[in-house]
Amino acid sequence: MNPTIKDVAKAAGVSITTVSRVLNQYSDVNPKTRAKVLKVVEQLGYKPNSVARSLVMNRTNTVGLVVSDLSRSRNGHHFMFEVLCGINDRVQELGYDLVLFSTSTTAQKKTPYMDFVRQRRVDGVLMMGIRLDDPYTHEVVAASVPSVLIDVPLTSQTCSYVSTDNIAGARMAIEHLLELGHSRIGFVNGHAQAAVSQERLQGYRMALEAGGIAYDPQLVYYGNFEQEDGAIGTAELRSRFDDLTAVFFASDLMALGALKYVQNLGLRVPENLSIVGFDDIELAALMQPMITTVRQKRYEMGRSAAESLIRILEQQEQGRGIILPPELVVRETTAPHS
Amino acid sequence: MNPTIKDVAKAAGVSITTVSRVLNQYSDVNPKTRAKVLKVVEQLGYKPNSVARSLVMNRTNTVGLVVSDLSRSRNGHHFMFEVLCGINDRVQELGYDLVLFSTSTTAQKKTPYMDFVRQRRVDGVLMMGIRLDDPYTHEVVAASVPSVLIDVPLTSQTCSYVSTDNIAGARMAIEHLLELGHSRIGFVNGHAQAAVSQERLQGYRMALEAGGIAYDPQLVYYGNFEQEDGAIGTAELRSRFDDLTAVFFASDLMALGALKYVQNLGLRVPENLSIVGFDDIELAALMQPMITTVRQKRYEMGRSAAESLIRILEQQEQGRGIILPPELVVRETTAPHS
DNA sequence: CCTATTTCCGAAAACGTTTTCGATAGATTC
DNA sequence: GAATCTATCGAAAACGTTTTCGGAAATAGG
Repeated sequence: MNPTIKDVAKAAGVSITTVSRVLNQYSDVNPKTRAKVLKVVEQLGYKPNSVARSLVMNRTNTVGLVVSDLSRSRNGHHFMFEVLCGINDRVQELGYDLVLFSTSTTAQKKTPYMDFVRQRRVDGVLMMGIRLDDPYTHEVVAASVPSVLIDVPLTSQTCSYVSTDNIAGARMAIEHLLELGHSRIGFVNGHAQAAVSQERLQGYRMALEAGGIAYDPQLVYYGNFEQEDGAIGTAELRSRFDDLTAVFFASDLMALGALKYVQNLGLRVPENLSIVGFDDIELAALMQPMITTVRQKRYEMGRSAAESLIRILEQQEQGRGIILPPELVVRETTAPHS
Repeated sequence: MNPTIKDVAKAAGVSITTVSRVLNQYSDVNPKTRAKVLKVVEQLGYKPNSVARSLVMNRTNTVGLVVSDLSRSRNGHHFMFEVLCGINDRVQELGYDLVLFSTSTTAQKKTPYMDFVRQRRVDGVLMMGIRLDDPYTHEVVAASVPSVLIDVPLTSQTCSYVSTDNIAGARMAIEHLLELGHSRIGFVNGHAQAAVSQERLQGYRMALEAGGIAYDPQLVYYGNFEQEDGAIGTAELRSRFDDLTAVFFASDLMALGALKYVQNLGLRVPENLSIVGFDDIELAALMQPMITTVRQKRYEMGRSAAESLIRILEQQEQGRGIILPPELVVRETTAPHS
């Protein structure tokens, strides 16, 4: 059906070797024959079969994006979608294809990572949404296949990661609250199996202590990044401390849940409670009041991840950590402590 | 590096033909040798090279998802992400891989559709976010490669589409408004190059006329599905009709933009203006007041699309239209006409 | 025991490329 | 004019599978 290199060779009166040479920009081919071949290629509408090429070159020009529980997490898309866009754009710019896989903790137990990638024949893999205790996490860095992790700070010779500077992000949030005069500041964190949770906790603590306030573990609640966790966490924290005037949330979704919750209680935000979120998802600016938050450059994260992966697999760089700066976006849910 | 079928054959003391046979469930192989081969496969950790298989079988077990302007449209993810999840899940369940492509109207002009798919060697393609006037639209249905379009009602022997019943959806919205006693009902539609816009307009008109109200083109405004279009459209419609009491929007984002806009004007929703959106994106239930809307089964759309595509390419069905029922979700932005 | 039928298995072609190695012819050098 | 060099090209192997075709061994039938 489709013309092959053989058809082109025959029509141009040369060998397939020569056709291959002109298509791959080799220099040792006579300009005249090059022109002739090119003309035939054009006429026949010849397109190289990428499968055949992959087989002989032993690379597919394809990278895999494996995301854990793509469709499970309701919160997922706010964060993931933009990262995905960044990845997709950069991958495409660099001439690769992107194939999407979703996996789950249970699926990971069944199929070892290497089985997975060897069968799929991807040149490299990007991972997102993975937990520290997921089986793949450590298999990935140990494997020889180039990879980059998103929000899991592990590197190896062939494994990069990209993440936001979560420590700085949390510090910015807390310092903002401190400047406003708050001193009893709660923290509704994500689950402990996310690396970002540990980092944000660290930033929370550092900022507090730098402000001369002792760190109190009772002030932090561990949620799961979802909306309801924000409400539950806030309720819990408020029951522990009746002088709570501000809460920092590890996700905008949780901040939003808390906002709705305290508003239902008849409290006013920010007058009675200051709230700071994390991520700067679109929702944050649509709430009433608009949520003060720490912005992550999600699209950039995707681009950087794709870029680094491809540089690794083209042997232009080694695995490294890429940390993007966050940005404090002050909106309407924070006010001076009265 | 990786063991090949040849290694397995040698280690098992059989020919590669036999190995291939046991791996592909052929019946004519002695149970003893089958067991022996299987054991060796296990020991060596042999995984078939899917590229080699693709080459000889002339199919890749891969489907492409091409989406127009993936990262351009800010509104995109609300709708697309869930469809993507549905597609991804179903594709994976059926044993295929999903490769993601984003394209744009300009990119489509450069590369004809068939060039695109022939080079990528996908077995079939799903298209989403494409416009009626995009070059690919008609190339797709004309092509012999199995495909399914999302929200573009065109079919062929090898091309299905899946869509929501937009006529019914719009009717439900308008009937709801009519029941509440509204009679001057505006419609902020999407752009005319979306098939869904035409259908929703038709539903709007049918419901109105069934209610004994003449259709007035002046009551419809064409936006672009984005938030600001909702505000602009509402302003325009209100300037044309000072007795406007309700507006129907072709997307929740536009409804949301309108909601914010009229609230800023000091109007109350739903007391002064009733609003109905479309899609039921997550945002709709988070607004204050919560937006009444027409729900689309996005995840189901994705699943159905994937399912139909694969059935077509496995020759179990022909191209057909798949229309999913919408659902009216009455919330807080609609009230009786006072 | 001889033939006919099954059952089981292997040799080899094929898929469409890239790449190695060498061949040829003309140009250059001395 | 022989030797060397350079530019240009082709034959063939290789990548790892699937599949066709046929052959040998085992079984069945008479």
